[in-house]
Amino acid sequence: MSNQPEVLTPDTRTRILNLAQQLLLERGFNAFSYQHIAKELGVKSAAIHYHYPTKEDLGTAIIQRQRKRLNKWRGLPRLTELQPQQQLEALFEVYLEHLRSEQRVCLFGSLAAEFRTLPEAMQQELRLLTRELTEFLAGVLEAGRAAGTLAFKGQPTAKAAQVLTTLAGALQMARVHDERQFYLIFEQLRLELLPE
Amino acid sequence: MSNQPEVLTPDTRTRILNLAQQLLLERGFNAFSYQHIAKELGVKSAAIHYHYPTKEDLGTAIIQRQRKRLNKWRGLPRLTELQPQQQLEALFEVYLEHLRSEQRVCLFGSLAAEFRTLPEAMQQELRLLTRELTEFLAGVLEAGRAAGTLAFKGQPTAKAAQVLTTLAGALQMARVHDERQFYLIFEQLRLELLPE
DNA sequence: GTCTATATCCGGATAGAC
DNA sequence: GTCTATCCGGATATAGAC
Repeated sequence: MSNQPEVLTPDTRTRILNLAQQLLLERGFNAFSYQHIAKELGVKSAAIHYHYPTKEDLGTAIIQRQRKRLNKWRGLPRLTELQPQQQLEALFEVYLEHLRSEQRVCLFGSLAAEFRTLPEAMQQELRLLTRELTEFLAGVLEAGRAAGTLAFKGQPTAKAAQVLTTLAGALQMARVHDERQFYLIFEQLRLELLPE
Repeated sequence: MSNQPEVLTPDTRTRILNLAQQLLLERGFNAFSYQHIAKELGVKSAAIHYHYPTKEDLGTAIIQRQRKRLNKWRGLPRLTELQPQQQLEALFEVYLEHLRSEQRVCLFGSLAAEFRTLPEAMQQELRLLTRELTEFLAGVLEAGRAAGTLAFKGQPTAKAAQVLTTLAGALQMARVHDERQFYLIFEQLRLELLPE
């Protein structure tokens, strides 16, 4: 789930997508514009429309790319060979990276509030993304509990949904207050899941 | 923390505030307009500007009112006389009402994503609101653990922050998926806090 | 306190030249 | 692929009549 498969100077199309995602996570979908992207990129907004005709196309592409990254990432041998609690740590690391970059919010946390104002295609993609992520985490939790290295009550699916919404909410808290608030919640999560 | 202190036909100023809050929770701050309120209210948008000159005024008033409601509510004898775990249930009830109304999101969950695009005054008020709410819940949790009726590890403040972000996130989940997702998370929370 | 009318600006989007 | 130029709609906000 790294953020730049391209190492240096990606093509315009990709640079647009990168910047759009950054703006989306910083300001929300309704509060960023083609002009913002154009200005930062040093081109005119008509050029953006050439690559992504409508804002719906652009928004949908952002979520789709994230889904692809997730599904590639979760199949990587480097990940699947890890123990469940290490896989969980690897997932945590993704959220910590969100926090460290000035974005401080995940896609779900950015789009959920405005959800009803989003184009249908974006709503669909976001539903798929969260479903896939929950599914993945539920598997990790279940395996971890079976191995005795993770502890929680109830069903893996319920716990996975709870953990993910907590992480999304914690990033939002960091944005409203500061990093400390995130770590407070984050450490509480770990305290409960990784006993010893 | 009831939502209509006025029983019937509140004055225009209040009806504007009610409607604006509803729209804010449904669409987010950047995606609702004076025209939306005006149309639904059967007046012209200039009339809204008479009561709330700028959108910043309007948004700030919404959060301030919610803070007043919270602080009045948490001082009510009807609440303070309850046992801690009943106070917690009363708080849960507020979120369940959010879910039942078609709003399905709390103020924090609605504003956090767009936070950096909000006027300064609104940011301040939202920080105060979440601080006061966390403070209140931390007290309830601490008392409940002392009484042996609530169970959790770690510090009350950390647990309070975690519970609140989880509830906010769970409402967002309900919006993106459906009610079932909320209840899944909600019951997981209760399972962990209210053991027996 | 609400109206009409209007100013101003910015957003998404398209046409056609280069 | 990117530009200039332009259309259109919608948003916040104000002035002044009633």
